[in-house]
Amino acid sequence: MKLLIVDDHPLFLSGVEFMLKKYVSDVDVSVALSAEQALQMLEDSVFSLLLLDLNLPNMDGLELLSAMQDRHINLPTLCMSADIEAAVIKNAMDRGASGFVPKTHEPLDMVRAIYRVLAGETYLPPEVDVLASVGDRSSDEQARMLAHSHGITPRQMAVLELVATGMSNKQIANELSLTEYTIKSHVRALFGALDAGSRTACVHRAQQLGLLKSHSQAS
Amino acid sequence: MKLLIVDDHPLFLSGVEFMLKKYVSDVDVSVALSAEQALQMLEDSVFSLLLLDLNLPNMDGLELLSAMQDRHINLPTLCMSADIEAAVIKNAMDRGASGFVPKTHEPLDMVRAIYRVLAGETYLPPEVDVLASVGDRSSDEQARMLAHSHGITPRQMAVLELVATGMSNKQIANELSLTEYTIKSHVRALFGALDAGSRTACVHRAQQLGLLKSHSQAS
DNA sequence: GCGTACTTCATACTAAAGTATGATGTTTGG
DNA sequence: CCAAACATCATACTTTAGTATGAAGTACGC
Repeated sequence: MKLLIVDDHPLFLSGVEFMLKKYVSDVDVSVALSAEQALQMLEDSVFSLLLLDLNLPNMDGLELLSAMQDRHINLPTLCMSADIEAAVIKNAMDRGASGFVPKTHEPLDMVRAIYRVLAGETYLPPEVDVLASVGDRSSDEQARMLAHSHGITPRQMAVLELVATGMSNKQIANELSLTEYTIKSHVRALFGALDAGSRTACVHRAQQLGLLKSHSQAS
Repeated sequence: MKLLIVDDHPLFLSGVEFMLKKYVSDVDVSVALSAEQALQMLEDSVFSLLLLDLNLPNMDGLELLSAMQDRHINLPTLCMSADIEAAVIKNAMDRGASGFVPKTHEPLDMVRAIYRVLAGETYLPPEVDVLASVGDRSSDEQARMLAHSHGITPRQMAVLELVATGMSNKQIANELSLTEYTIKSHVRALFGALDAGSRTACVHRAQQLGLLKSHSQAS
């Protein structure tokens, strides 16, 4: 598991790193001390999880989240902060974060949060009641927004899901009561949106971006 | 997340169910009181995780694991038992289990174990030193054995992995320094082994069977 | 109302994938 | 040592996928 931690506090950074290496197997931990540095690293290589402190010097964590969205860098992101303000947490979730852990919590909570986020779920501390406003959005609208951020329309998403099951254009056309031409049209649009050159590459890319539920994920 | 718990002890069963619903979001818990019943349920519907007590009346947990292998039912399986015998745990792991939690451990350990297993990793209690004998096998030989059980050869597996990334036959041929004819030959063999009619269906099937690491899994 | 985005359908063509079949080395287990 | 499984390459053919382009109807916001 390739992981990037962003925090301007070196002591906390090494603490988290140590804890992770102790409780999680196969971790490859990279660190960034600023949002700018993190953004650079996210563009250069591929990570499977981002641990982000929201209180950073210049550009703060929330801005980094937005910057990632602009650049279509999609990644399960777990935010951290010392203070628990519902507004900030909600803000972070709205900008695409997958979860939040207060820095004050015990280490194992973070491990738990990491695994939940990796599994495609969200994690929020129990004492926060943002749940009501964010929880509803979780599976449906969240997916729609994520897709939208890549320029994928609802109809294209429906086609993509069927493509991912291995169906041919003709089968999909039949399933959706459309013509094969229409399916080709949507598939082609998906190729453009996901920068793919074949349906298999398209599905692979979509899975990487978290657009598709993969088999072992929660449903 | 659709989950099946197998245990002959109703009290323990409901305890686990309650704990799961408390700590894990979106759980759909099914229960089975015997291995026979569990096997039936596994054949009837699709689960994303199996929680298996190893001490069952007639057919015991280990036998169920073997029965699942015979029927090509592949599922992340977390075993539980009251006593921690290294031999039993190793036996279970050899039969395809993904992890083990002692029943005596605190609830949160089980939650942690579940998320690790869902993420494609293994979970073993710290006090067990089966790690040495099982840890090595984890990613390499385990995958090879699983593939073999579906009649897939190592070479075919290598091709499958590249197919899953979206590469064309020609690209794969180039990558492996072979001709396109050879790749077609392997791909065709994979179709037969996985009962698929197209490369996309083939990849989808392989992911279902756990033959391929999906995007969010540990690497 | 009018542009903009979405959906649908269409033609015509090229490239790639998939099917069928078979031949020839190379390992490997009994 | 020899059969059996694996891996490689090959020809010839059919089907599907992918490319390019455009048109027409629907829906929605300003």
